[in-house]
Amino acid sequence: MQGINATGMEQLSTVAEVSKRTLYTHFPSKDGLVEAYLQSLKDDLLPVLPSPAQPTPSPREQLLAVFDWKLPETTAPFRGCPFLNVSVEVPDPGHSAHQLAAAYKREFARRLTDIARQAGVADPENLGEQLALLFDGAAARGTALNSSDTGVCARSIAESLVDAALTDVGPASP
Amino acid sequence: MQGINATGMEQLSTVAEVSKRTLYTHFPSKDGLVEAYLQSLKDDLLPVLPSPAQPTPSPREQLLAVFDWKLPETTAPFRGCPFLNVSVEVPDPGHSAHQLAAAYKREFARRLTDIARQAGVADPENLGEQLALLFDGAAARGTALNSSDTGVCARSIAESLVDAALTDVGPASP
DNA sequence: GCCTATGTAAAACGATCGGTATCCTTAAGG
DNA sequence: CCTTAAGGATACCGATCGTTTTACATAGGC
Repeated sequence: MQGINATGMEQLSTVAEVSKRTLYTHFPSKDGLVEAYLQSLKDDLLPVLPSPAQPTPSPREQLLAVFDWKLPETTAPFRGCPFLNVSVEVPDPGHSAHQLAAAYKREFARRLTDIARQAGVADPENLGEQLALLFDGAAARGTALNSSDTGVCARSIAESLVDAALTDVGPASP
Repeated sequence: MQGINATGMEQLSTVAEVSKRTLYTHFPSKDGLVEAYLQSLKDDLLPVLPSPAQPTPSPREQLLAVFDWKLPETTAPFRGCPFLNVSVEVPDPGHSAHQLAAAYKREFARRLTDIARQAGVADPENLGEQLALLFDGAAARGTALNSSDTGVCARSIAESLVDAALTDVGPASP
């Protein structure tokens, strides 16, 4: 990726192997296409809430999993979180793409909060927000430094926060 | 601010009350102007290292001060850290503006590391990197959510990290 | 008074981009 | 075979942007 503003419709139609005309029959405008793209990303990237009928890992693993990034083995520079990037590339808070990014970030924290709450953490909102902030820090710093190593730094902090919150509950909660 | 890409030279010359021609006699290009702007920001925003001949606050205060943001009382939306924004708006890792932002971010962490080292922290590099990551998280998340409240969340995490690192040293170190 | 230098205002240029229209090929259905 | 609908390639349009150039104003040195 190279940023939204630097990506033209011409280029998109080329790599999609679709004419620009067909592109504009499927999407009303570039803004609409960006929104659809972000919506699809949303479903792919949001942390999955624990489902009752699944081999669920421990809450600790669930909360820390967001810091284990599986990178595509490309030569492209590391670009962090697409939603953070959108909120920078589209500064207008009233723009739909910016609002969509904000909604994603809120939902992201909410899911972490839900996992924490189900695990019996005392202040799940606080832990969820803290972990989300750590994630965003790792993503943003990774973008600036062109490195994904920031994830392990964030994870180490997250481990101490999660462990502290979970030991307050007691290792064997009802 | 509204982002680098969205700010034209026309607008700059207008608010600077200077003709576009004079602008181009002082700066070789828009890239050059952006570089100069970032350089000036660098000197203003980097955490100040403790100087021997100053009424120095405690190391704890110094390390946590970066999370106390003094906001101009404008109606403009909160835009986080300009250097993080640049690294997103100029995705090319080879571009001078991108590299300047990366250099700032490294220097930022290095200064925190220096303060931690002078305070006798066991692993100052780790603490400096952790605090820098927290700062970037607060800035990035603040940009996405259009709020500066993320600073207090980051500061609370930072307090626990700093306090843990300083109590390992012992409250009364030699 | 005149020359030069410097700056302003504004036009103009080339490039790029989002978006639309035009022309052509292709393939299915009768 | 003919019609028709859909899509591909591409030219085009208007706008914007970075940059340069042109024309004009102003002020100091001789």
